[in-house]
Amino acid sequence: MIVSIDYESDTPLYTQLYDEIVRGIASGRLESGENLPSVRSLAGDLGINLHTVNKTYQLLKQEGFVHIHRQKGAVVQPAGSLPVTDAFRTRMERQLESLASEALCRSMREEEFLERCRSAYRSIRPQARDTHEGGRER
Amino acid sequence: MIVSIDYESDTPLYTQLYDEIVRGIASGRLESGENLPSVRSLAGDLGINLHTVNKTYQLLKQEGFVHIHRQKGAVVQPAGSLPVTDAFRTRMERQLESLASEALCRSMREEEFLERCRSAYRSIRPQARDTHEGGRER
DNA sequence: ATGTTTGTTATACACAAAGCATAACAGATA
DNA sequence: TATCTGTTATGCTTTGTGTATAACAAACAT
Repeated sequence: MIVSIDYESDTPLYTQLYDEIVRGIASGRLESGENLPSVRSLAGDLGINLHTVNKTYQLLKQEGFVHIHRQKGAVVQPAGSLPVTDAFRTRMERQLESLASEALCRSMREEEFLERCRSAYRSIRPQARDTHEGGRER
Repeated sequence: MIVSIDYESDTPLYTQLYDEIVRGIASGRLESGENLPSVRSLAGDLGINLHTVNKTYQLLKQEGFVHIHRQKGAVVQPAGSLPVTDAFRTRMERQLESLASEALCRSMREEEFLERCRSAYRSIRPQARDTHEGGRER
C-alpha cells in the first residue's frame, strides 16, 4: 500500500491519511479482509508519529471502514457493509452546496459542474461498470 | 442579509461566515454592487469579534468575491467576473473525489451520487434556467 | 474644520487542536 | 518467554481560532 503525505498541506496529517485509505477501499486496491499495516510500521514508513496513525485508525473504526483486532491489526470491512447514514448525507449535502456556490460564482454551468462530479466518481473506480450490490471486485 | 452562525459546529466561525456570503452571492440574494455590512456592525449583530468578521472579508477580497473601499465597505463583485482558476479546479477535484470515495464505500451508485450533485447545484439557484454567459439576473 | 464611520494594523491573551516524544499496559502469537 | 499488536497515559511544543483593546488613516456628513 502506497500512501503519500503532504507536509505543506493545511489539512491535518491524520485527515490526509484517512482520505487516502478510504479512497483505497473505494477503489478496490484495498480489498475486503486485507490487513492495514500496524500503526508503528506505517508511522515509521511515513516518518510520522504513531499516535497520528492511531488517530486515523480510530476514525476508520468509528466510521465502520475497518474492524480492529488485537495482534491482527486493522482489517478492511467489505465495501458494501456500510450504510448511507444521515450524517453522511448531511455532510455530503453541505459540502456539495458549498462547492456549487463557488462554482456558480465563477459562472460554471450545471453541465460542467456535473461532468466534473461524474469524472471524480469514475476516477475512483475506472473499471467499474455497475457495482452497486454484488461486490464483484475484479 | 441574514446569516446564521452555529457555535456548536466544528467549522471555524470565519469559515461559516465565508460560506454563507459566497452562497448569498451565488444565489443572487446578494446582488452585484451591494454593500456588505461593516465589520463592526456585522460582528455586533452576530455577537462575535470584529476581527473574526474582518478575517472573512479578507478572504473574500483575496478570492475576488468582493472589493473593499474605505468608507464604502465591502462591495459585491459581479458574479461572472471571477474565472475558474486552477486552484479552484484542483480543490474542487480533491473534495469531489473524497466524497465519491466515501459514497462508493457506502455503495452509492453513480446515478444517486450525480442526482445529489445536481440537486445541490439547483438548490443554490432554484430559478436559474441557463445562466452561463450573459449574467442576466432576474 | 470637526466629528463620525470606515477599513486596517498592532498587541496581548486564552483556549483548543495537531503533532510529537516517551512510557507503560494487556492481549495474542511464535 | 520474547515479541508483536493495539491501547492508554502524560507531557510538551506549535499552530489556529477567537477575543479584547487600542490606535491610525481615509472618506464622508455636518
